[in-house]
Amino acid sequence: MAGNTFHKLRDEIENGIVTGEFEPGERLDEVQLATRYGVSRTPIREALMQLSAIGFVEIRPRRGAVVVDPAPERVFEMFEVMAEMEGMAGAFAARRHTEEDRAALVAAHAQCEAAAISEDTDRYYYENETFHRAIYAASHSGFLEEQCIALHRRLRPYRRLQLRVRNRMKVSLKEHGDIVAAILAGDMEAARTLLRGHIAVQGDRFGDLVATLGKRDRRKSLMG
Amino acid sequence: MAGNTFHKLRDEIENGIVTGEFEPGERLDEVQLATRYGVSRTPIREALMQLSAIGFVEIRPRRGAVVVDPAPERVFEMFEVMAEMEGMAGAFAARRHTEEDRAALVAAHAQCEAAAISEDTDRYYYENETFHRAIYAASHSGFLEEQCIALHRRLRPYRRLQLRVRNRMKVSLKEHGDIVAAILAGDMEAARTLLRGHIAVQGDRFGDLVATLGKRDRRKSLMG
DNA sequence: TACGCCATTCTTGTATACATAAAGATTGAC
DNA sequence: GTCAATCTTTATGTATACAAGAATGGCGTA
Repeated sequence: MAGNTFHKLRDEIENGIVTGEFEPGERLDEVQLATRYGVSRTPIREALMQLSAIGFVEIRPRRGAVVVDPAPERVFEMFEVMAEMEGMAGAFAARRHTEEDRAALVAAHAQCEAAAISEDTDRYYYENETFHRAIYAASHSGFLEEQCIALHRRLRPYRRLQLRVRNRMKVSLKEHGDIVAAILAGDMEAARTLLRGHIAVQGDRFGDLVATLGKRDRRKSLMG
Repeated sequence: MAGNTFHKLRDEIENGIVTGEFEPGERLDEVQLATRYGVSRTPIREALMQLSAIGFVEIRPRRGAVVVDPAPERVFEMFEVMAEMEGMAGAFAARRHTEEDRAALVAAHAQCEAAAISEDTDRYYYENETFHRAIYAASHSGFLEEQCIALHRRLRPYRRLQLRVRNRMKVSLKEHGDIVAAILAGDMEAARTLLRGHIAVQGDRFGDLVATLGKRDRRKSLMG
C-alpha cells in the first residue's frame, strides 16, 4: 500500500459525498468503509478527520461520523458567500487577467456555447465548471482560487438539478457572455455584479433549491 | 480520558501555531507531541490530519508534518481575501443588523476607544477582535461568520506586531468609527469599502508585513 | 580529502488489540 | 401490558505492535 492511503481515501469519500453516493445525514460506519476499501479503520478515521475539518462530515463524540446535513438557511448562506466570492474573483480577474487568461476564458465560453447549442446538459455542466475555473485562475490569487473551488465542491450536492430547469442553460450562457465582456473590458465592478447575480440563488432558482432541500428533508424524516 | 482527546489536541496544537509557539516551517514530531501531551500517537495524528485539512500544517508523505510556511505572495492573497470577506460581512451587517447588533457594535467600539485612550495595545488587540466579531455576527450569516473567524485565525501569526506601529491604534479607531456609522446608516457599499480598506495591507502596513515575512525567511534560511 | 555507497536507525503509515461509552434487548416489577 | 432497570452487544476512541520508507552515519575508494 502506497504511503498515503488516507489521502486517497479522503478524496474517495469526499467524492462520494459530492456526487451524492453518500447522502446528507447518512451515517458513515468506520468498519463498513474499512472493509469496502480493503483497509483497516485507522486510515479511514484519518480521512474522516480531515473531512470533518473541512465541514463535509460531522463527528459526534462516541456516536460516529455522519455526512453533514446543513439546515436550509445554512445552504442559502453558503450560496450567498459563494456568489460574493465569485464576484471577488471576477473583479480581480478584470483587473489582472493576462493574454493567456483572456484566451482561456474565451475558449471556455465557446465550449459552453457549443454545449448549449447541442442542448447537452451534462456537457454544459462540465464546461461551465471549466469556465468558472478559468475566472478563478484569471484572478491571479491562488488562495482565492482554492477557496472558490472548495466551496464550489461543497455546494455541488445542492446544485445537481439546476441546469435541467427549462431555459436555465440559455440564460446561463447569456450571463457568461456578459461576464466575459466585463472582465475583458477590465470593468471590475461590472464583473463583480454580474457574477454575483449569476451565482445568487434568487427567483426561480430559489424555488428549485427549496424543492431539492424539501425532498432531502422528507427522506430524512422517513428514516427517523 | 474523555471521549474526544483528538479534538482538544487539535485546538491545542492549532493554538500553538496561531500564537507562534510552533513557528512556520517547524517540524511537528508525532512522538514528541505525544509524550508532551501524555497520549499515544493516534490522537496526535488525528489532530494533525484535521489541521492539514484546514491548511495549518502540511503533511508530506513519509516525511512528517510541518507548520505551513506560505510564500509571501500567498500571505498577501490571504489578506486580500480577508479584506473582501470583511467587506462582505460589513455589507450584510449594514442591511440586516438588528437592534441588539447595533448595541453590541456600539459597545465594542466604545471598548476599543477606551483601550486606545489608555494606549493599551494588548487590550486594543482584544477589543478589536470583539469589534470585528460583532460585525460578523451582525451579518446574520453563520457561514460567513465562521469563514471570517477561521481566516482571521490563520492570519494571526502575520498580524502580531501590526498595532504596535506608531499611530496605528488611533487610525484604526477612526476607521472603526466610520465603519460603525456606515453600518448603522444601512449603507452597504460604504460599509464594504471602508472595511475593505481597514483590513487591506497597503501603504505603511505593506512594509510592516514585508518586514515580518523577511524576518521569518531569514530564520528559515538559517535553519537550512 | 571528497564523494558515493551501504547499513543502521529513526519515523511514519497501517493494522490490530483493548477499553469504554452508547444503543438495544431482555427480564422483572408494578 | 407497559415501563424501567440491567445486561448484552456493538461501535468508537486510544494504545500498542508491526512494516516499510527516509534520514543518517560510517566505511571504502578515487
